[in-house]
Amino acid sequence: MLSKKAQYAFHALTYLMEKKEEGPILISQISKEKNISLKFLEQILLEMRKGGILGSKKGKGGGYYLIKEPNEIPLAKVIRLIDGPIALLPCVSLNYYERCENCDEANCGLNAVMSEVRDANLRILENKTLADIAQRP
Amino acid sequence: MLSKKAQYAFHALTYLMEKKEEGPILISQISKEKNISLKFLEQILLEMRKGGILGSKKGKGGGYYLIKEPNEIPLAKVIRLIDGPIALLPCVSLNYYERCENCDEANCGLNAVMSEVRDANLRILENKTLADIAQRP
DNA sequence: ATTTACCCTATTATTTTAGTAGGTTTTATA
DNA sequence: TATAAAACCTACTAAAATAATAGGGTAAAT
Repeated sequence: MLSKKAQYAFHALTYLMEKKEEGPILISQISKEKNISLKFLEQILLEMRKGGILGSKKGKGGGYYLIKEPNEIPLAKVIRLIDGPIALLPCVSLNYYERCENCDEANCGLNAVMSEVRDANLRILENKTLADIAQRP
Repeated sequence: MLSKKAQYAFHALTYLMEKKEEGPILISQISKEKNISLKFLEQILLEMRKGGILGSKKGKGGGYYLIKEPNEIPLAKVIRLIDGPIALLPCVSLNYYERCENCDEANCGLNAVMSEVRDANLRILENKTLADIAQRP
């Protein structure tokens, strides 16, 4: 399951997409509109800025904004940034790999299936982008 | 990510498959062979028995054993039993569905993508069974 | 009757998640 | 240049989930 944090991240990004012609958007505005605790949201947006998904501007007239086109931000990027691994096991994770103790990965059946699951997930999550989760008409 | 509990469950099941001609297998034997805390494993095996995956026999000569053929137990069944939902969001879960607040699911782009992810996962996890994770030759 | 081995529930410790708090820095603008 | 607005940053706390331990209860074989 995605954490609340990741869900909030997606809500915030959706909002920023909708408002992307309006320049920097206040944290407080997103917080209010999307019903997310302001301080918690603050951390989330900060992480996304540091992760290269958002830009920000300080001071009066400041706020957060997308620094790329929505179709350039794969959902996998957001999930990895906020929640970490997408794979179901550390030993099949591409970005957060950890070796399996007591298991010869090359001959492990579970490893093989879980690799397949990971690939199926990534085929979707690497190709679907923020543009795909924008509100339908 | 799968929990340790689910990983232990798979290890135990793999072991039980290997030994399936030998009648009931002791918890303590699995615990030793697979390096899993005995008491923790006890709970896990009990859950799987209650979940209809394993059978057990008490007293001398007792132990745990598979009550179905390995190819009749989909991995999804084990995961759901031990860890719960496979979906990434409650609002797209088939077995643990929870309605989404502040969101019209029919028109939610995230819901649509996450449904697709769930389907991709289930296509694999409902069709691959314990037989598929048995040790390769 | 006794031993073996699973059954069951409760408790504890650790880690992760979720959320709060409060001061710091930057920037626009009056 | 003072002031207010807004993001920045770090630390802390509370709650929940995970992982593990503990210990007596129950059934079955001999």
